[in-house]
Amino acid sequence: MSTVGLQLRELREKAGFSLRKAAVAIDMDVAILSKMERGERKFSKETILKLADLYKANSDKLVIDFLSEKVLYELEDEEFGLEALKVAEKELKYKKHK
Amino acid sequence: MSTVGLQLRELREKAGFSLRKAAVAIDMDVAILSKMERGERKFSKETILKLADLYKANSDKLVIDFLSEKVLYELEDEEFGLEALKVAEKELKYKKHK
DNA sequence: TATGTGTTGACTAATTTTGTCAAAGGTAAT
DNA sequence: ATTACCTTTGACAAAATTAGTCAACACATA
Repeated sequence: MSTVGLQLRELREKAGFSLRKAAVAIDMDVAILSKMERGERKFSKETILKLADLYKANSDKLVIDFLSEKVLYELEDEEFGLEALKVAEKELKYKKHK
Repeated sequence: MSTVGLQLRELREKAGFSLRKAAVAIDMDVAILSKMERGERKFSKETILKLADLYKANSDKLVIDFLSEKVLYELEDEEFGLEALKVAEKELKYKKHK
């Protein structure tokens, strides 16, 4: 299951939006939002930002978890996943302070 | 530029294969291999394994770099890329010793 | 019944990825 | 200057993935 989906579902409920209302508010199909919240379809970053905004929630953690899920998806069942992450991290750090 | 591409090009030359010969040997179009080595097209893991085998080279580092590149590609220009990697790493470690 | 909730599946459209091919331009042999 | 290689390029089509649309379903409540 998607933690981003679960988080956004919780946020939605706390903010008092029905699935339909939320979907309409960000101009998207209800079916898709339903599927996204349950991890049956992938979120786009744009959707996440729109929803966070709608629910008046901070989006940082959502985006981080979103990206993390994307990365883990690429690495699923890879023997060297962890090693790859470490190389990527090193690379990214290097790029950053440059 | 792709380090996997560069690595595989070096390996190929050291192994004495022309681009054509290598491509034929693994049953792929020369044009594509040329582009892959120069990072213009993405490798598939299968291609990497086939080539490493052909060149009698160890594939571990190649695969790790390949995955790392894929991950970095997903994260390019992301403000929270590093944070996402850390979350992913933690998650992966957890999954592993389970 | 009527209204609101979320879910499902079938279908199409759009986008991205992958594969095929022909031609170009380079180098070297001689 | 022709032959025989080599690598690169770009145009195009095919295939696969992802995204969007829509109608209907099941459930609950008023």
